[in-house]
Amino acid sequence: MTYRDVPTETMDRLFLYMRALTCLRREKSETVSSSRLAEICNVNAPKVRKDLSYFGEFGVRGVGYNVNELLDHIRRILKLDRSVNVALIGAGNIGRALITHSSFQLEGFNISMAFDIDREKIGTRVGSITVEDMMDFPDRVEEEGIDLAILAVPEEVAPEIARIIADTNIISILSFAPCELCMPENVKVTCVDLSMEMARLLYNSRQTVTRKKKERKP
Amino acid sequence: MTYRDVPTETMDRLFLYMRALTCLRREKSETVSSSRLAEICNVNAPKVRKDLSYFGEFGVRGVGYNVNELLDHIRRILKLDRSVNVALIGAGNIGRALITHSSFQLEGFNISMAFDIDREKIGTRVGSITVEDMMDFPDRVEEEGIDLAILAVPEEVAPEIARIIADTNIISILSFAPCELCMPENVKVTCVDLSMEMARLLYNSRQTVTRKKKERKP
DNA sequence: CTTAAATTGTGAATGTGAACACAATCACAT
DNA sequence: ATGTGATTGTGTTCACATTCACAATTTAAG
Ligand SMILES: NC(=O)c1ccc[n+]([C@@H]2O[C@H](COP(=O)([O-])OP(=O)(O)OC[C@H]3O[C@@H](n4cnc5c(N)ncnc54)[C@H](O)[C@@H]3O)[C@@H](O)[C@H]2O)c1
Ligand SMILES: NC(=O)c1ccc[n+]([C@@H]2O[C@H](COP(=O)([O-])OP(=O)(O)OC[C@H]3O[C@@H](n4cnc5c(N)ncnc54)[C@H](O)[C@@H]3O)[C@@H](O)[C@H]2O)c1
Repeated sequence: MTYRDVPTETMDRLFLYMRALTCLRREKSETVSSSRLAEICNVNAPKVRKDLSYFGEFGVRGVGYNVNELLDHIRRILKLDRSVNVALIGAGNIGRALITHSSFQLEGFNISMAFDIDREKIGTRVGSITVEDMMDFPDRVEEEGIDLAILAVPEEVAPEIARIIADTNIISILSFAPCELCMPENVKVTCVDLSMEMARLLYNSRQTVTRKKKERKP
Repeated sequence: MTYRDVPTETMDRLFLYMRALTCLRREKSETVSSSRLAEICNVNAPKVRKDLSYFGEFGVRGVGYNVNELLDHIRRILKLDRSVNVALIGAGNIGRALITHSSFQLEGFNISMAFDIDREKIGTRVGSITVEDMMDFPDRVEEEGIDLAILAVPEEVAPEIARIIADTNIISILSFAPCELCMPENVKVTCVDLSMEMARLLYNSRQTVTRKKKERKP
C-alpha cells in the first residue's frame, strides 16, 4: 500500500499522532475526538481530520476515532509494524542510559548490540548485552542485520565513525554529536541536539510572554 | 530590537544555522557561503540568503558570510547572548549523563541544580553539583532564578512534577518523558522523544531508497 | 583600468499547506 | 421512527513559504 500526494507536513504530524495515541492507549482511553487529539499534539482539530483523511476514513461521525484501531492504522502507514534492530556505538554516559532504558523494547526498538573502542569497556555487560569491540563492527552488523545505528561517541571521533558506518548497509543514523556528518546521499542522519532544543524552547516561551503582553494592551 | 513579518519557518531554521556556524567556528573556518551553509543544514542556498535577509545584510557579495560575525548576529536575534540557568529534575540515568556533559556550559546552558525524591541520591554529588530534595524545589528555584527545567523522571510521575513546576515562574520545560503534560498556556514544553525520532528517521531513509528505485526505472 | 568569476540580496512568480464552513453521518433518547 | 447533538470528512478559499532569475557588489587577475 502506498499513498500519493500526501503533504510532507502531514507525514510529519503522523508521528505526533502516533505518540499521542500510544499515550492514550496506556491510559485506557477507548476513543478520542479530533479536537482532543489536536490538543495533545498542539495542532488544531480540522488539521488532524484532514491529515487522517489522506489515508482513509478511520473515524465514526458523532463519536470520534477508536484509539487502538487508529494507532494500528498509523503504525502500518509508517511501516512500524515490525520490530527494529538497533546498534549502539559508544557505551559512555548517554549510551549506557539508552541501553538500560526499557521502553524502547516495548515500542519496537531493540538495541541488540553495543560497540566501543575502550578496552576497559569491551566485554563488560550493560543491561542484557555485552559491549563489543568497534573493530568488529562492520562484520557483526552484517551478521545481525541492523536497521539503525545510534551514535553516542565524542564529537571529535564522530566523522571517523561516520565513515565506518558508510561502508555498511546501514542507512539510518541517530547521532548525539552536534556536528555535520558527511554521508552518501541515501544515508539519513538525525542529530539530537539538546542545546538547540533548549535554545528553541526558550525563544518560543519568551515569545509567548511578550505576545501576551501586546495583546493585553488595548 | 524586534523583527516583523518573519516567517516562522525562517525562525526555526535560524537555530540550524546557529548550530552549523558553531561547528564551523570550531573548525576555524573564517567565512562560509550560503551554499555551504545550506549543504550542512540540508536546505538550499537561496533559502539561506532569504532567511538571513530578513534581519539585515550580513554577507559580502562575491565572498560569503563571516562565520564569527554571523554567529554573533544570530545569537543576538535568538536572544542567546546571556547564559541560561537550568534545573534538572530526576538524577537518574539520563539526568546524571546530562549533568556531567560539559558542552552545555560552553554553549551557555548552565545546569546549576539537580533534584530527586530518592533518599539515596539526595545529598550526593554529581559532577560539580549536589542533588537536592525535590521538596525544596519551589523555594530553591525562586532563589536561584531558573530559566528552564529539564524533566528526567519516570513517565508515571511526570504529570505530578508538571503541576509542581506550574506553580513556579518557570515557563520552559524540556521533558524526556514521552507523554502529554497539562500546563498553563504560557508554559512551553518540548518533549524529547527518541523513539519518535527513530521512527521518523527510519521512515525517511526507507522513503529515499524507494524513491531512488523509482527514479532509476526509465 | 578592465574584465571575469564568485557570491549576495531581493522582487515576482509559483506552489503548497492551513483554515474554515458545512454537508454527511452516527448514537441515542424519546 | 424520528429528532437532536456531536463529530467526522472535504471542497474552496486564502495566506504563507519557496523558488528562481538576475541585478548588485566584491575580489582577483590580466
Ligand atoms: N552526555 C550527555 O548528556 C550529552 C548531551 C548531549 C550530547 N552529548 C553527546 O553525546 C556523545 C556522547 O556523550 P557521552 O556523555 O556519552 O560521552 P562519553 O565520553 O561518556 O562516552 C563516549 C564513549 O564513546 C567511546 N568511544 C570513543 N571513541 C570511540 C570510537 N572511535 N569508537 C567507538 N567508541 C568510541 C568512549 O570509549 C566512550 O565510552 C558526545 O558526542 C556528546 O557530545 C552528550
Ligand atoms: N534512559 C534513557 O535512555 C531514556 C530514553 C528515552 C526516554 N527516557 C525517559 O527519561 C526519563 C528518565 O529516564 P531514566 O532512564 O533516567 O530513569 P531513571 O529511573 O534512571 O531515573 C529517574 C529518576 O527520577 C527520580 N524520581 C522519581 N520520582 C521522582 C519525583 N517525584 N521527583 C523527583 N525525582 C523523582 C528517581 O529517583 C530517579 O533518580 C523517563 O521518563 C524515561 O522514559 C529515558
